[in-house]
Amino acid sequence: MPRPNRIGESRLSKAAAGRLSLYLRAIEHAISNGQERISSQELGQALSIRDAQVRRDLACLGTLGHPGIGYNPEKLRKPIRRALGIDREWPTVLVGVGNLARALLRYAGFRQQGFHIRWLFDSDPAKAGTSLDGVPILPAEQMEKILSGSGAELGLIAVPASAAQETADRLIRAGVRGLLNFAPVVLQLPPHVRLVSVDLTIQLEQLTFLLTSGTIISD
Amino acid sequence: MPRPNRIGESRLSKAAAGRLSLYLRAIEHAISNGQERISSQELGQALSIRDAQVRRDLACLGTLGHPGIGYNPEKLRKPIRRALGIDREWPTVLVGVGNLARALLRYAGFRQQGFHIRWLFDSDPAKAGTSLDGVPILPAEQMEKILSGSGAELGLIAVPASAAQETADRLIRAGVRGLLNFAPVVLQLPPHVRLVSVDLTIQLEQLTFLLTSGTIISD
DNA sequence: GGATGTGAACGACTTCACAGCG
DNA sequence: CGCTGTGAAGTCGTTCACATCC
Repeated sequence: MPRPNRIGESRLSKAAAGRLSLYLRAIEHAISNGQERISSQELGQALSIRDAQVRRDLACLGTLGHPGIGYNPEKLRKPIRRALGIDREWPTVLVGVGNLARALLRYAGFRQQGFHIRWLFDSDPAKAGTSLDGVPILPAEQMEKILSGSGAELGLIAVPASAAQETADRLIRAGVRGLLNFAPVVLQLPPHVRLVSVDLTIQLEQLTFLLTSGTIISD
Repeated sequence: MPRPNRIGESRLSKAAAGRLSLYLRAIEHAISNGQERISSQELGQALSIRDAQVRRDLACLGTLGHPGIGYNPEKLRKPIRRALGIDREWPTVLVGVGNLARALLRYAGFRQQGFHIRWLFDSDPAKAGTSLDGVPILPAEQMEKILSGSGAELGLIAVPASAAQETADRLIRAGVRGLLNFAPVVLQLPPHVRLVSVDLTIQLEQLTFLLTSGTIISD
């Protein structure tokens, strides 16, 4: 008995979530171009994957496409943003005010997508008291005190490797639930905290690996 | 007929290569602690994966472990570095001298692992002519001319999104074979060029996705 | 015709479980 | 005994292929 139109709605894999971000870009690009429809094939081409993959990913969000037509970019935007959790603001705290922090603060994409960096912390007393791009720099020793009850949810760790674990511990005590870590360290965290790590050395080593090992053929 | 000790040597997956970088850190840490042996279980604990996974990854590099004993960190170091392609120097060029570039240049891990940033380029004429951390900043318009025959192999793209594709094209014309791209753009490249992208917005969206969707249970 | 959504096949990665060595 | 290396099993993600609908 084939239940005809039972909605799929299977769960998104982590890999699929990464692709959603890319679909979103392509879609927003299409919207600003005034495009009223876009096919799985077009989307797939934009990120060098097959159309079937695109359809499967998007099917997880509901029945959004129209057979014979394609997808309406406008109609796609909201469900993708919801699935990624960027349909709301995330009060964000950034620890470690160095060059990376400056780059992150000024990175246009962040504010635009709902990531408001509201607090800056640094352990250097010379920096605490000054401000950067209008955000005051606060002393790291008072992190828990200042942040408790503040509603901070996301923490960006841009401190040296030696201070990363301690910074993470403090942020967590202050109630932060999600960490984006730039320090080249494997952090130990309680199970309720979510972590994404961006380790530049690993990315570069990934590249040299591809050049060394994958040179054989592949595309 | 079970050939008894035929060496495994299967090929490394991309995911495995990422883990090798992490094993390498743990191993170097162990070495500097004077540890003379380390088990797959210890290594696995360090990065929250199972011991069987560690053994399979390491088995790709040859027969390096000793049953009943474990692995000798010193003996592991070289094969891992070789597999990752970091047993030699990679002449590297960095384009786009902003805050991110400054962070990358000063990032201790890079030089230490054989990534020497030898050239800096920027399209801003005010910057060209000056230097940063002892590396002169060169005018982006002359990239091909200056780099041709220079032996540059890796290119780091730290320019705004709007200039990323053009920068990639130029670097490739100048003979660069591997790109690490920080701009939030999907680059179109010829098949012989290898690419790793670090897209900060995507990483943050990955995090909010985990917090939104994965809050259910999981660890 | 043209494009979606999806069962089924396929492939890749992970985990189990155990033989075999020290 | 402890721990590696590895077939076999299991799990997850991708691709194929086609029924279905505009």
